[in-house]
Amino acid sequence: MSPTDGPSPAPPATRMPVTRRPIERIKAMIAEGRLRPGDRLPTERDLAHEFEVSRSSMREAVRTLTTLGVLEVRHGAGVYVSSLRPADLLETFSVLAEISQGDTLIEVLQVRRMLEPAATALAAARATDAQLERVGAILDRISSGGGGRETVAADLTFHQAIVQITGNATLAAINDGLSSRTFNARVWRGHCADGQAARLRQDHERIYQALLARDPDAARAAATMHVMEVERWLRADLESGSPDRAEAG
Amino acid sequence: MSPTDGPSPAPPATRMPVTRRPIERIKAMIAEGRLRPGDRLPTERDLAHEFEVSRSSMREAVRTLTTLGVLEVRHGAGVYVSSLRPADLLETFSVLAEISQGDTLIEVLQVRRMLEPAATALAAARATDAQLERVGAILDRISSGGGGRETVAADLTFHQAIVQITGNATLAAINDGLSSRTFNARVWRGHCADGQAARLRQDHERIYQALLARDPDAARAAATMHVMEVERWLRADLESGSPDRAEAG
DNA sequence: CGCGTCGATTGGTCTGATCAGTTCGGTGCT
DNA sequence: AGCACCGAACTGATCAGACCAATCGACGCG
Repeated sequence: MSPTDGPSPAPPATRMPVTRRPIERIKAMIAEGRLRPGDRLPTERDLAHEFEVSRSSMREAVRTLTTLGVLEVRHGAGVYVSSLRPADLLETFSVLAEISQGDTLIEVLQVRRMLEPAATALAAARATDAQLERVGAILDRISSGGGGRETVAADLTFHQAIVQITGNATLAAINDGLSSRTFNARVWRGHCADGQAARLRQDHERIYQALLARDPDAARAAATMHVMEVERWLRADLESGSPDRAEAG
Repeated sequence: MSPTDGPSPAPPATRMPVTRRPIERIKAMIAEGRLRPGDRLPTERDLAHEFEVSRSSMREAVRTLTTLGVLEVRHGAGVYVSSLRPADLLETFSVLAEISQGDTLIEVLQVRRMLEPAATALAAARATDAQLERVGAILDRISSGGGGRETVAADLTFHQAIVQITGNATLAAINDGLSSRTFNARVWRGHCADGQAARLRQDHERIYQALLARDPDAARAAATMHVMEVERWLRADLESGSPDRAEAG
């Protein structure tokens, strides 16, 4: 409002776009705890008036914060602060695996090679019987799938379930983002074509056995082997085949 | 509009919001390689006409894709496909460290505990003399800073430079996202208050020595120790102090 | 008391105008 | 000819106001 508005007295800021002001203000209010998860914000019209911008600009600000996973809009009901859980804030992550090609996919796998072994080891140390049972059930679903999209989905679920056991939601969200559906679909198709589906199945079995034994070292090793196997295949695929193709549906 | 508009003509898709169509179409075009990094898109007005939406909706779509790091807008010049490098696509990541509180901060550090040791080990194996020299220079800047915001910035740069040596841009982008300025500022304030700045300095020195020796194992161990030290302090801070406070600029 | 209807609230979309940077070609001076 | 300057055309940024669509709650009927 007044020129003495800010805690930062010097507003030397290069005149920022109008739309950005509401974004920063709202983000700050959340960071400071003045807005808490689930809180309802004023209507877009009121917000626009409060921040002295048009409704269009306010809408763009809200949309930005929605994309970032900070806000949540319900048509006809209002704008709310999201749960602010990592899964919300990291949803945007998936675009990386969604549109990345070539080298970046290799990089993604290298990161997974750092995360999944550590996560699997942690899971081995913490897993409850019920959690292990669930993982086992998913494993069955992979085998019985026969290579279709169900198998791909089950494969994803398998790894997600393991990471979830660690109890670290941030880790789980990051790992989810690094594993996209289309990405895994390519790997499975490649393996099936090469007749190496058995190899993947063996990897999964080893990981599962390590979890059952609650052996972190074995779990780490098994997970490392698995990711490396996928990475090895992807490298071969990128060299030989078309690096830009993506699978539909 | 017309009565034949239809409950669902053929596409089973649950009628998606109008704004979403351009988003998905453009994302698909990029994933398929029909739009490449740096390509210029038609004007917002033309795009709106092409996708049969109003310009407002088209703008919201563009803004969403901009927030995701897929597009880039230059006022007066046009809309362009971003470089699609991981650093672009993962920029949104920082909001996590920016507004997370309490438990999530611990989770973030746990993830860093998985990534930084592996990254530092990799860096030790790959670093060139020039890269090591740069890291050494940054280290000097931390020591000479005296605990001010310059020191904090140098601390961040130190870790970023190391991760950058791995050559994995995706890893670097993720790690950047997990290390926020305000977060590190809190840690430094805490350590200075406790008179333990020397401890951090020692950690950094150890990491640097391991890199110089090109010893991956030592680098991994040193990095692990460092992150654990930070985690230890954070845990104490969260228990004793106010868990929601954030430092300004 | 239960439930459906209808109206007020609120986000979603559209239209068209105007403001603000960018780009590029023309103009005129040297 | 070469170069600096300037302005018109282009393009995104912002605004204003209207109307559509989903939601929620109060009112009234059975």
